[in-house]
Amino acid sequence: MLEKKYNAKDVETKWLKYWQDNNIYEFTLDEREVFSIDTPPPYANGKIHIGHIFSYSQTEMIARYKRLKGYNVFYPFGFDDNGLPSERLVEKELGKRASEIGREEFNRLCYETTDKYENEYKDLFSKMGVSADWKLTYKTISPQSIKISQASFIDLVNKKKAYEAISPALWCAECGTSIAQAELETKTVDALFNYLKFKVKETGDSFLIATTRPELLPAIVCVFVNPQDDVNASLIGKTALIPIINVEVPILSDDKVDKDKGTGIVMCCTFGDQTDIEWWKKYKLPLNHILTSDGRIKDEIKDYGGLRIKAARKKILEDLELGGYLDSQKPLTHEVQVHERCGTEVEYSVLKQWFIDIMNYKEDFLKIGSDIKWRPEYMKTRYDEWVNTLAWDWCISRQRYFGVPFPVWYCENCGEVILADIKDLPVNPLIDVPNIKNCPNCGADKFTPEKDVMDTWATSSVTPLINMRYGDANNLEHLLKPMSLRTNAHDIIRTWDFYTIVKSFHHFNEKPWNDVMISGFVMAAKGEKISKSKNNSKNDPFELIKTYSADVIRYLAGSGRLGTDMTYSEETFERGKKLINKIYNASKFVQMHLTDYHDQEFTDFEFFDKWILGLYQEMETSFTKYLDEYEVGLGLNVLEKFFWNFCDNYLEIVKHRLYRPEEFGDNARLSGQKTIYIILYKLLQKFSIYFPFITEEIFQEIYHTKSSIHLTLLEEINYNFKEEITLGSSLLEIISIVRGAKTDAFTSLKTEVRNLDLSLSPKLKDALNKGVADFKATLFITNLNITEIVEKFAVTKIDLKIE
RNA sequence: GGGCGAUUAGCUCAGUUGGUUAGAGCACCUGCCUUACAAGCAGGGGGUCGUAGGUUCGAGUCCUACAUCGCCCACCA
Repeated sequence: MLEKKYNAKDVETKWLKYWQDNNIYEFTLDEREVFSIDTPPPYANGKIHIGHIFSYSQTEMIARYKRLKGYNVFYPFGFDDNGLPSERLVEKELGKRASEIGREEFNRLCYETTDKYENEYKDLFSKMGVSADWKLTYKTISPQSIKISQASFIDLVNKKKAYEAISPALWCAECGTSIAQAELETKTVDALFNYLKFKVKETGDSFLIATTRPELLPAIVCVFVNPQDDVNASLIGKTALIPIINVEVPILSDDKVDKDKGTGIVMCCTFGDQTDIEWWKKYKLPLNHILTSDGRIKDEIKDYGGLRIKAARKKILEDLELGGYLDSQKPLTHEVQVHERCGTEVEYSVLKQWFIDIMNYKEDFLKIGSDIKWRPEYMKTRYDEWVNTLAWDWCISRQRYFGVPFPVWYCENCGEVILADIKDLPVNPLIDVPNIKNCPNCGADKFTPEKDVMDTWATSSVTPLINMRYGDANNLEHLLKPMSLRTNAHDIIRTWDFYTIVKSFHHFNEKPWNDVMISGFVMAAKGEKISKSKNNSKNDPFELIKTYSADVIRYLAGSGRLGTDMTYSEETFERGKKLINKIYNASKFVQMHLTDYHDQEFTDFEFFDKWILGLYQEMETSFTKYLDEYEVGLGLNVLEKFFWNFCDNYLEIVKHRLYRPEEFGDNARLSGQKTIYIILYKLLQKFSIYFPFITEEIFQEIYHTKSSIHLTLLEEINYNFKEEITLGSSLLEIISIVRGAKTDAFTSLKTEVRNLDLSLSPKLKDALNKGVADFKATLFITNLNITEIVEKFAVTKIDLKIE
């Protein structure tokens, strides 16, 4: 029998071990249809908080739902560990830079650190009841993942979808690496608009240019004016004399210049922003790059060489002022692009890097996006918008250490790219050598390795390939191409979702998954993200599990709407706690009345049994509809609502005949037993999606028809009790009125009703006659007098026996 | 500046093809130890559904405009 009080801690530990020992969630190939989930591999970089649990639990619930629906669920868990976030974590923990530690030792430390955090994450997710098959766990830095990432790269090179180029790229001087557009964030900063005086060589006139970046003056290559600009158009074609550095540059015209911004005249440097790059390409301007990789002015620049960007800005402003070139300054608040990992304002560098061609395939990406079912649907708009606004090919080179190495060497003589052989993967070009002796182009026999590593997204975008064991003899391509479902929060649509689509398109010309499910965030307070820097993650997840139990924490995840952020609240936990307690108590009650019951065919239901079965069926229909749309929260909503009605009304009605068959008859009791047997079983199954622990405990105690409730199958009931639902609900209204009268009289609900006079419609009268024994018992009625009316019903007299 | 979402009770949120008195939990008030549960039960107060128009026999739900908040993107000379 179930214990009097539910002990979540012991029960959760017990079943966790049971599931592990019995491989309950193991994925083995059989005749069932596969439902595969491309689970986001969390970045195990120490910032574990309740937000992680939220989104992963929602995914987890889908895995459970699909399992109960009879699918063979492929649900792996992975960890994303390579790349800049891990490196920065290690640098922070050590208080040293990677360059000071040395490549090999630094990588070793990265492995060690990510291992540590991954184990912690795995422990947490296990405790939360995540039903992944942990045997399928992968790491994006494992040899197998490196092999697949490299194979993916080689495939793209061979298909001419990846190329190397010396090209301007976004550059983070803090991290010392180029970065991708997707890694940018915007930040509002206060700056100064400096109005600088320039001279026109031909006429000797002067004009003003407003700039926030005067330190880029030495990088100036020309000046632009809008041809429609009545005031300044006369400058076009002339030559500008640059103050301080005394060089001459042409004054050109371009429509992109905004007449109304600043003075309407722009200096074009290589490079201050993206428009500069556009113009540089469009007008084939000279390259005059003055920044070093660590954010200084190059040594060869007179007067400013060696200075950091901000120091150079200060100095050049002083010099400009001294020389009388600084006309005025205006404060300006504007948005700048910063690197999301460190918050540093981005610069531009010009390096040889590897790119993946995305600019030529925007239409294809949009088309694939349309073939995918996005949930919620409006999240597709974000994807479309992102694709439409792409401005760069995807730069995947990172001048860092802890990442997937490019399987590439270059001929020292002619620069020819030498790719590794697929069969040799994974390779580390710094250690391994190419398997050809001579350069196929020039015959030279000396090669230099590529030192850069790949962008973290270049490797996490191959998670479907990792899952299907791309390139292996025993691969699962036939099952996982495409995968059924991708899940993640809305922040990485533009990165993880987009890049995965890019890879899938380039490799297979196919979508990577059928459906995408986008969850929201847990916010610390209204409109405030949980972040480690703000230290506003209220509670450590491990502590929360100890305080409330995993089932209760999962209730929070089960309460959200897809794609919608929710605010963290203790109240939600309290509510979950109550629900779980109620499930336990109701189950205790049911178990008590089923000790002599063996499940059997039964159709001769009592009126109120038909009523609750009808209501259950209605709930089941909408529950299924929600879950099929991945709306786990809305599903729980209707489930919970039904459950409280089942407890507070139905169980209160049926208990009398369950206790006293001698008064009500054996058939009436059997009808009640069958009803509570069916409904509790089916409720437990549905609740097991959200609360895997307590439902297992109860299932094993009362039903144990399988080795685990999580291996049972959801089967929908199919009765036709529509009329009973309507009539029963009216009778419940009458019950509520009579209960209210008792409450108003300050008396117990057990108080006898000596006389109850009701006026009922013929249909309702008929219904009440069918359930009259239950009705009278529930309200403790001695005499019931019914008259017929045309309207639905009226309670005409309640005569309470009050001592 | 463009796009998307939100705006319903004091608070947190449901309300899926437009349909009778708009729901739940928390909080508040009043009762009740009722053979599952006092971590409970019964009942109650509290809402011009952001504003203004429109479509309709009928609008929280559809349309238009506006406001406020949030997010994504762009602007960054």
